Amino acid sequence: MNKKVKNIIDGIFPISEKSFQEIESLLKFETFEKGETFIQRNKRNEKEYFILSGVCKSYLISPDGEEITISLFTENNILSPQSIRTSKNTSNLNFQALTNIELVSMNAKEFESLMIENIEIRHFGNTVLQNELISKVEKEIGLASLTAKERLIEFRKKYRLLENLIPHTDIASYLGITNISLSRLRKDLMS
Amino acid sequence: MNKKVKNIIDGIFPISEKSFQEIESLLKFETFEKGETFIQRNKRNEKEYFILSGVCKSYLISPDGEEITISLFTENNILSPQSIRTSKNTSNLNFQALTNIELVSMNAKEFESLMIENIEIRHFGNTVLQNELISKVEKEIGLASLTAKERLIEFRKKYRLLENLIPHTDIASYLGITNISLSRLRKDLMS
DNA sequence: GTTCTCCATTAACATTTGATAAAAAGCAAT
DNA sequence: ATTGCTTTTTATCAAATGTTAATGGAGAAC
Repeated sequence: MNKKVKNIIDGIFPISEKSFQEIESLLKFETFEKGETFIQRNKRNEKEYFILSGVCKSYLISPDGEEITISLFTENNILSPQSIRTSKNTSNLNFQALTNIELVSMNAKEFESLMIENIEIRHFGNTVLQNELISKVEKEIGLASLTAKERLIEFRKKYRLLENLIPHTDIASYLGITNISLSRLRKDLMS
Repeated sequence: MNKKVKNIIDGIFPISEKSFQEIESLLKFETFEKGETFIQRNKRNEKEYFILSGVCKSYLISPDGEEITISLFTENNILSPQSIRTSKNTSNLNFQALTNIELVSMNAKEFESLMIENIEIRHFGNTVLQNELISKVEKEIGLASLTAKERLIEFRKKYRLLENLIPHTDIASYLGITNISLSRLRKDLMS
């Protein structure tokens, strides 16, 4: 299992065997079932997460009670470490499993201690856990300026297999349209 | 001038006199004129910024050559420290002054050194320079799920004075609509 | 198998937004 | 004041999206 984590990490930011062993000691394996909300907005959260398998979403509840899907997270990705912890160590967002998922978690405080002691891990932390996330978030903002059809096309490029794996309602919410509109676009793009 | 910076910092995250003096030694005062693009995408950038006065925007150029306004930044705010630096120390976004602006900049590398030595500054750095930004970005993503009219209403709440201060074209781009549509909404909201 | 429920699709109509073009208003330079 | 430039508004029409309601299909529970 940790070998897989090592591969994920190396894919984003190569790290020495020695530094990885220090991180490895903090890792904890977790699983959640489809539909389970495993991080709740305004609740304490002191962990960082890697996704080993499955799909999950982050979401908010709008003023009129609707779920708004903010981001989608798939296998081999880091789950918004900073965005899930505000200055009060609480989460900004809810996170829900859209399929059964396997995660690896890591205590954030302990990781910070490692960052102080080890310059390579510090660099890793700054690079991976912050910048990768932010560029993801910014790309998603950039999407907002496209038309719904263009956004669906981009979604398909980015998340090839997801369209048949998770509820269309979530995809529609992620794209910022109704599921009826999504259905129309899907039909339109078939021809 | 640095007194103002101290006040801005204290407003977000109170910091001791001693720690502030360490930061203070890194501060540099800068001004840019209306219309000036002072940070360019894919160009090296090793600074963090505070805005002392004025308004600026971050933007991208879309595939068809259009400017897309991603974020607006006003007086007394921190200018996306992490988002302006990727892992390669280059900027993800362009930043342009919408009015004449006064900034205080700080070398990021030097600031990181301070963070290593001083636990209070480290805490400040983690809290302010990362989380505040990310919650801003997330709020802006949340906006995407509203209708254009609702987004304009939210914009007015958040940036009370801005509507008469910066080009409507930028506001429209920020809201994800055309300036013609913005004009219609403005008329609509008057009655 | 039957029923139930949830989800996706389709249809019809209303509303919103975009595109284009033209007019009006603001603003700077002279 | 006048000219020229840019921004904002207005109008008209086309396209995209939302709303509501009805239909069809897949899977779960019985």
